[in-house]
Amino acid sequence: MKKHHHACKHTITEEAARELLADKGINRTRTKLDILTTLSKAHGPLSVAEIHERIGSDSCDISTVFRTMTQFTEKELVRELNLGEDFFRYEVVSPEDKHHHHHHVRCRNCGSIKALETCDLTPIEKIVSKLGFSDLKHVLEFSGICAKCH
Amino acid sequence: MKKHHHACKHTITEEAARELLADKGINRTRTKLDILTTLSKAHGPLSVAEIHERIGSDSCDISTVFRTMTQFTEKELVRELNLGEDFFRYEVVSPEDKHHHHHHVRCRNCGSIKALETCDLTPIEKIVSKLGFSDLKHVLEFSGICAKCH
DNA sequence: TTCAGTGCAAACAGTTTGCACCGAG
DNA sequence: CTCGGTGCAAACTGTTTGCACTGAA
Repeated sequence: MKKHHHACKHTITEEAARELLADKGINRTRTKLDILTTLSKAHGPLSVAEIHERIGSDSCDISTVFRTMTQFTEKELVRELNLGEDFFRYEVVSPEDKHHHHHHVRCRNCGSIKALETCDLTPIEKIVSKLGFSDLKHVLEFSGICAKCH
Repeated sequence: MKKHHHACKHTITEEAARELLADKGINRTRTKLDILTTLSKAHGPLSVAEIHERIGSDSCDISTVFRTMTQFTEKELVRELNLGEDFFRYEVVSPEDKHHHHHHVRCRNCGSIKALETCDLTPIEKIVSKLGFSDLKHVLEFSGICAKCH
């Protein structure tokens, strides 16, 4: 039987969160569990400030959130995104997602963020390779005005 | 007869710089002329700190460089770039260049930057449009290891 | 005389770090 | 007892801003 709730489809239970942390050899503290489930419930990538706010800004210090995000990123539990803002956002790297590189569109009006399923830059990357660059990475993020705000 | 010098092909003379500023209704002060010619001589987009250093860090305050870059950007004399670093870079918008949208590759080892002449994201942009977003903009920057560093 | 341009210092935001403490293993 | 996790405060970086001064038009 399918579960119905308001959270996004990638929401994970505390149980699953415990497992993910254990797999990566990260201690399962209240704060880390909260951060991970909060991120998975979110409908888009969150900034450190947003995470801190959502888990209850008095439940832990914001520096702890920063430290946790660094740790999660290193352990590839989350992905750090530069969406052209002056801070980073983070999203969980779900297992299926792991090798599924993707990008985002952000509404310049309401700030809502949607993920894009595709990313075919091979033609451009070929050109870059011809310039002599190897081990290519890229940042590609879109912004626009979403349907609601239009 | 062609001129030969070490500067990049987009280098402009102080004379040309004066004209550019005048066209935009910007006062031609020593500092602004220096910033503009320095940017044009550069072999890639510069950060505020780099500009400040190159015009002689004691020749003006760094806040002046920030203010000038804001003004230049508003007047579309320069373009502000987010190359995934934690600061912006700026490059002159040469007249031919004006409507010529382009991107960059940055070497993660030596920091050298090359411009890419192409930018064909239409297939991806179509997908984004279908998600209901209009008035699209994007950030696309590559990084890799350049031939020299490899 | 007027006002844009500037220097200087303080204020900011996001992020990092040193240090002391504490609690789970 | 040990050590990772944490709070707290200070430090840092890139950037912005308020204020007073000054020099060119």
